[in-house]
Amino acid sequence: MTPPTSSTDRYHHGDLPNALREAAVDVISENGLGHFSLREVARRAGVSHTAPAHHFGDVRGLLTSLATEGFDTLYSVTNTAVAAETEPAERLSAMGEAYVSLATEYPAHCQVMFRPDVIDNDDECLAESGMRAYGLLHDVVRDLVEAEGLDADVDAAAELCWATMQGLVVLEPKLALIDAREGRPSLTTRDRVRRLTTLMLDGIRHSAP
Amino acid sequence: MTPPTSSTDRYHHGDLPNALREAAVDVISENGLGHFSLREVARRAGVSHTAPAHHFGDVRGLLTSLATEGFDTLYSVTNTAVAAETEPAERLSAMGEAYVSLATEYPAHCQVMFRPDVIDNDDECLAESGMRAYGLLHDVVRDLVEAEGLDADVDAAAELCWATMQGLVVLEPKLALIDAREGRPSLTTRDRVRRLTTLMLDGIRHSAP
DNA sequence: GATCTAACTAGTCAGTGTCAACATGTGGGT
DNA sequence: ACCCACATGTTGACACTGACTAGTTAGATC
Repeated sequence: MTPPTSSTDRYHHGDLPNALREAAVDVISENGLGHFSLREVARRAGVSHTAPAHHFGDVRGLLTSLATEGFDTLYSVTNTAVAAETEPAERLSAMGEAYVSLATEYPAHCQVMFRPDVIDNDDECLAESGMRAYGLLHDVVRDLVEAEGLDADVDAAAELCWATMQGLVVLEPKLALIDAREGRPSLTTRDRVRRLTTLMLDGIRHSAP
Repeated sequence: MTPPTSSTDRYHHGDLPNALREAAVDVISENGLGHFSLREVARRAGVSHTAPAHHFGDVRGLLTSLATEGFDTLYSVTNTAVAAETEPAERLSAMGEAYVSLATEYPAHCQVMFRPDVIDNDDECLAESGMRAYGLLHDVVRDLVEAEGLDADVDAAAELCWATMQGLVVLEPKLALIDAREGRPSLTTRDRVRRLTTLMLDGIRHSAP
């Protein structure tokens, strides 16, 4: 049994994998993925520097687990965003906003999800979580195309949505910097998402087959 | 004077900064940015492990220099791509293809360019090179909007182009993996670029003000 | 030709990831 | 109730890393 003691002063932690993931998120958020340290993670979780190995193998295993968690929450937030709307186009817009919100709320996860050099791309759990998240996007785009009787290629349209939002996430700092250098007030991320979503939708709606 | 001796066995290298950048590119290409090592770079350039510091300060300085070089070549390749076309829409398409080609030909540079955690974002040279590259895109989009008498917002349209192509670059490995898992043959990167460019152009052309 | 300085080296330090060897409890079978 | 296998943790060691200080070399300037 695990009594409600603080679970940090015990020899067996109780839920070390989660504690390590949380600590890893903190480290990445503070130092950036470029200055990630497994020992620092262990330190913050209050365990020895080799404890993580028993759960994740090596640092790549821990980051892969983080990436999987990222795709899972991506599926989760986009799914609830989609459920809140009925109109297909509105669903797609809501999905885009949810995607970008995720990137600002969980930056550490999102830094890891698309970094094939630091995660295990052959990991089965990772692939499944990723596929499920993408599958949802694909479904929503398909619904839109069918509902409005469009000629757009569903695969291409889904790719466009994903690529654009992902690009926005990566480029956001640079775009803000450009606005600053050109002397104009910087748009909020939300406004950028809306602008791009509108343009994207126009493209999908008017695409020839 | 620097006679045509092999310049590697001399005490003074001759052009160490460039040699270090090239070695850094090799290391990143082979190991990924996540397993970058300044000492390894110095080793490949045939100098001691502290030599890079005299030219770049620290590892961040070297990577910042690499990012700047990346934006410079981005400007260069997009500029020649644009010059080869006359039609504004064709220019924009050519630019997109050049952008993605750059990412496949110079992956190391492109990995660094949008990683604010490992470069010095306040570096003036970096900012200037980035602005010049973006300025070219902005000009091409403006020409398109003016030439075709469109209502599209130039800033938004340029952002869409950049974000989509950048997203495609980042997502490419995942997209190929998805195709593989769904059993269909994977598209070439070039084909993906064409598909997305077509969709984007449709969006820009049919956008309301 | 003396000297000044940029370019480079050598040695050191704390910190890192991973491995091997050892310690600790938890749970299952008898 | 006991015992033991094994998951979970620890300590120590190793080669490696980035950065610092101090010293060396050679090209440029006067």
